[in-house]
Amino acid sequence: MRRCPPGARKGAAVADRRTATIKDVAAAAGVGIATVSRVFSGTGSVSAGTRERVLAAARDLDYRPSALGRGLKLRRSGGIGVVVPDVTDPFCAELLAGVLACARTLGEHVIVDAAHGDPGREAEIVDRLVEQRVDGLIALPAGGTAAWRAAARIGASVVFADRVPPGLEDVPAVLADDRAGVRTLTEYLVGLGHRRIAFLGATAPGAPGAPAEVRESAFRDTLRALGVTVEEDLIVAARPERDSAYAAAAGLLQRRGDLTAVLAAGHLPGEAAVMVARELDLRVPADISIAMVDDVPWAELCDPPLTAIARPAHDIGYRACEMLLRDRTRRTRGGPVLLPAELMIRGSCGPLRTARPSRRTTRAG
Amino acid sequence: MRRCPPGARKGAAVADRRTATIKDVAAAAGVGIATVSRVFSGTGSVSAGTRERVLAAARDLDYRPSALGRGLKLRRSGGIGVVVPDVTDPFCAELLAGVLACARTLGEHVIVDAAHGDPGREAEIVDRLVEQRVDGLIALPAGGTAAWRAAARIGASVVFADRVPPGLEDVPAVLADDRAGVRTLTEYLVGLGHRRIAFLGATAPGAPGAPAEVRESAFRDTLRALGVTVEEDLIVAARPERDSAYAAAAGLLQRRGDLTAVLAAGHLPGEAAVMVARELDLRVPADISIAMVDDVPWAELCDPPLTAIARPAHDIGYRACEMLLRDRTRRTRGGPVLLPAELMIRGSCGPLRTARPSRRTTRAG
DNA sequence: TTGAAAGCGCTAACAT
DNA sequence: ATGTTAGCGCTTTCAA
Repeated sequence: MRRCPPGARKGAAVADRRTATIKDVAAAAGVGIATVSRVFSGTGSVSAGTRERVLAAARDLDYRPSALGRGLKLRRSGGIGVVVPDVTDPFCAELLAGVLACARTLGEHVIVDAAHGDPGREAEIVDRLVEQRVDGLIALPAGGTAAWRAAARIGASVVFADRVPPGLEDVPAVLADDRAGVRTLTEYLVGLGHRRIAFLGATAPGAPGAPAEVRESAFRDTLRALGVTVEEDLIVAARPERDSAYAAAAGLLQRRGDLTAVLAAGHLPGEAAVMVARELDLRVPADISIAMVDDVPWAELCDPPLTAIARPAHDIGYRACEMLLRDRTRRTRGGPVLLPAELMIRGSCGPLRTARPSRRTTRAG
Repeated sequence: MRRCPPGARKGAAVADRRTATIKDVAAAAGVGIATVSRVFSGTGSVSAGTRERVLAAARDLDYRPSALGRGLKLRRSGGIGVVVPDVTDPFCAELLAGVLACARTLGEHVIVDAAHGDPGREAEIVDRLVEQRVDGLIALPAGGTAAWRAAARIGASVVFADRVPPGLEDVPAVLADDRAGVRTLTEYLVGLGHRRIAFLGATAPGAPGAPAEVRESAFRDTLRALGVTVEEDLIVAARPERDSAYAAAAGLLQRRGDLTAVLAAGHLPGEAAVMVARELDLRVPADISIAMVDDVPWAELCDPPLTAIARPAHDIGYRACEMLLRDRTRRTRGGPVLLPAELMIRGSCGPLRTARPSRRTTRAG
């Protein structure tokens, strides 16, 4: 797709040079390369006339300054890296959108990759990002810790979002206030009269420090504070996958036909709870109340709409980026930044109905 | 976060050099820099012994080759750019995931940004990407055309995904076979007995070439082919935003209480149709059948689950990336790659019920 | 097999 | 205000 008029003679001074460089522009404008650099980097001062000539020459040659050259000189790429478990997860996607919004205002580009919960892959990604000489890293870390220790050792600055791996509490982070969110939600459920409340966790086994763990302990603590007995049997965990969440939900609801409410610790378990309840012909909220952490778009589409805790994914991403790029000087003082989560009360939770009609324990046909 | 033992004397030969370079490694290993380069780039040949020494030295110094240096020399960054309207859109996110999957296998990183339907912003993004010297561009283009003409002129190779701007049909592209998908869905609806079928479009005004336009014409053509009268009044369009889609759906359903089915041209209008139907107390599918293009996760969560056309977003992304990086030689021969879309029949569409009970035309309280 | 040297495109002193 | 020059970290002939 080269500009090459039909009549162009080949071998002529067609200047088929790959891409115009600063040198070409300088020559064309009859100035030194430093001047061209000044014009494009905004540094120093150039007379209006010269600037015009340079700009004209550049336009003429379709010149685009090379970030590679500049980056090499400046020893930074002008981009940041974002590592998430999965870009198709609504929370991650929203978080990423927040980062993009902030990065844009700061003129940085964003390199993304998904680790899919694999610490090895995560480490690999971080390595590549370091090779790219990103100005910083924003991560929604998987289980591992190695990648981040390595990154820190190399001198890369990282900010954690949504969760921080155990032992890395000194690394800057911006999180949702899950503890408060779950507390509020639990109080709401208990206030509605519920006592046998199930907790459908999303904790990946061996992933301490994850938000899910915080949520579970918040759930337990709140129950205790409210004087409600914590039944271990009602607290189950699933891996962050549809199948696992579904299996956990099905097992739970079938095993404990007496529970009256389910608090899903994420949108995946929430989805599972809704599906399973429907398959068991459980009416929501008449037979069972359902609420979840993470207010994804479909929560409002559900019938009835699902009560959920809205965690500010976009803000988390934005703040993390800001913290990474603007406040790079100051370290984490006073621990991680905690952003408030909001309880969105919709129709999926109702008051406890005493004397509930007997329920079948077999699955609906 | 520098390694600096408590007892380290300052000013000593602590070698606080920013980051180890190839030169440092060469010195430490007692070899020339070319050798180190060979070891890390896999080029040329190095004796096993030397290789070991180099690797050891590198490990010792936490050396990471600089993609900046390499990129400058190679005149390419080893990354590709992805431009989508919105990373939080499920379709875009899935597409992006596909690109990431492919890019990973090819050892490329991915820079992503969202244009939010703004051609100006899109052009800006493309410009930055070109400055980064990306090896190529994958775009789910907004309305504009300028950005891509410019990119082509500069010599950047781009592959369109999901839609191709008018006049740029010669640019490689990989699309979902929307025409076939909508045809199938329309036939399905007509086969169910429906005649007054509404089409809730997602076409942004002035965005010809967009999939939405293809869908609309496919809808019309199929209806005609089936001998069903095309009622212009039943074909409405909305901008790709929740509000707009909702407004369009509400207007449509209230204005035409006699329609029996809605074909939403995207997940946003689909969502809107579901919400509006619920607010109007319309039972699905008894009172109204609803189907949509794009099989997002919530389609199965709906009650009843929504019949939809599953477009292979992940594959589209993967193929686009493959086409960009592997088949860069061959141009678009035979037009864009068309990937099949699949009709997922669920419970939201039912046979036309003659003698439907009268319906209110006012909104539910 | 290995090293020396010449840039890749740019910025930042330093000199005019 | 503008030109000269010396690299930034790497790959790649070209010799040895």
